[in-house]
Parts: sequence; structure tokens; C-alpha cells
Amino acid sequence: MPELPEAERARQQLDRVLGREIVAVDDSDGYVCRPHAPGEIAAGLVGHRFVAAHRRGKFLWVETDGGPELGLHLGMAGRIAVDEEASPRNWDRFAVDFAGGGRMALRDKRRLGRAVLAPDFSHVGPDAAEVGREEFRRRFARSGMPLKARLLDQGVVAGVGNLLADEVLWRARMSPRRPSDDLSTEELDALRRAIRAAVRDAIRLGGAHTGHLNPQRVAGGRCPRDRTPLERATIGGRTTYWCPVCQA
DNA sequence: AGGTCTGTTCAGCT
DNA sequence: TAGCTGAACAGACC
Repeated sequence: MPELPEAERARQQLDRVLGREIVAVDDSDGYVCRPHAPGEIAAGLVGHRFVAAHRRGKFLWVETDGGPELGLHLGMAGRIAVDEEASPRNWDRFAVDFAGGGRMALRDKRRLGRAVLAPDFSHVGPDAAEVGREEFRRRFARSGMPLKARLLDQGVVAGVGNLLADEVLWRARMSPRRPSDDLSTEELDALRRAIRAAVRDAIRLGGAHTGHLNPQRVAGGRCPRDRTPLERATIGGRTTYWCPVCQA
């Protein structure tokens, strides 16, 4: 389940194909490549070269030399495979072939990933690891949604998924149910620091599953701080674990 | 073997 | 319009 750390690893994979000439594109999966008709993405890319790979939150995009940008999203189970053998069961939902035989593929069992030409990121918030203090204060507290739901909204701050959200709230010692417009300026700053620390650690340690709380996100799980049995509920539409004592 | 769960995004509803 | 619900995907797991 890719979150920001996994998306960053994917971006680093895309760095490996910069400069290569695109000779063919498989955009035949009409669901992953929606709203494009088969052949549309290919027509936009063939003959060009990728020149830079970018990421904001979980959204990836690749610049080309004068052609349109290619947007990529890993969905829930996707990854970027560079110069790997084609997968035996057709899990390559989108692929680009380069001159000389190299290949870049969006490998995604679930088909929840996306490939799109000229992606629009106007509705995507600033990257969770980069967002500044003033901007975070301004954006985050504009709604009374529960903290958990607000963290998951990629239009507010981009890159926090379900596991990372629980980790952030545990670090910040805040209840996932608390209304977001209830936080003081000091608490908003503390929440932002928890986001940046959790994201930074997750990137360093290799993924969103590496947090302190994550091993306890199971039946019978306990708070890593005070050993209290964790609460479990659906908040913001997602399974949420938290400590009822230290996250009051 | 069938039912439930998984997570993200988006459409559609109130 | 803010906020919630369910659809979409298809495999993992019990």
C-alpha cells in the first residue's frame, strides 16, 4: 500500500530512465489510462525523451523534451518497474519501451494505479514533508472534519495515507476524532512537526509500514508508550487505531 | 469455496 | 458546501 515513502522510491526509479528515447507505449488498459482512448498516450510520448521525474505527495509526473507531461499514480498496490522482465500474469498496466531495449512499467495487481497525459495537480495540496508552518496553519484548520479524515485529504496536504495518519496522530498524542478546527496554533504546529517527522522516518526506514504504531495495528494491539489496548474504529472511512489514554 | 478485508480516489448523495 | 458513503479494482486471507 504505497504512501509517500513508496512514491518517492518510485520517483527514484523513474530517474533511471531519463534521457532515453521512447519508441513504444502500451496504454491499452482503458481503466488505468482513463480518460484516454488507447493510443492517445502513445501518440503523445513516442519520439520524445523523459527529462525529469517529480513527485508531490503520492502523485508522480515525468517531464518530456517538449512533449506533454506523463502523470503516474501507484494506486494501492502499484510500483514502478524499470528494466525488469515483463510480469507473467499481465500486471503491467502501462508500459514504455525505450530505444536499446529498456522498459518502464506501472506494475499493479489491483489496477487502481493511473497513467495520464498532461496531469492536473491543481486540487493537490503541498507535499507533506515540505509544507511550511504558515501554509499548514492556513490550510489545515479550515474544516471541522476529524483530524484523521483531514490528514487523509490529499487536497489539504499530499502524501499521508492511512497507516501514516495513525502514526502521525499517535506521535502528536491527538485523538483521530478531534475536530480539525478545534486545534490551537501551537497544536497545529505540533501536528505539522509530527507529520514531517513521521514522513522523514518512514522514507529513511523504507516505507509507511515501519512506524512505531504499525506493528500494533492488529487485534490485541497495545500502545507502544503505555501498553494500553488500542481502540479501533472507522474514522473518515478508514480503519483507525489509536490509544484512548495518551491520544485523548 | 465463499465472504470479508484491504486503501485510495472519485462520483454522488444529503 | 461540507462531509459522508459507496463504487471501482482484484488479490490476500480466513
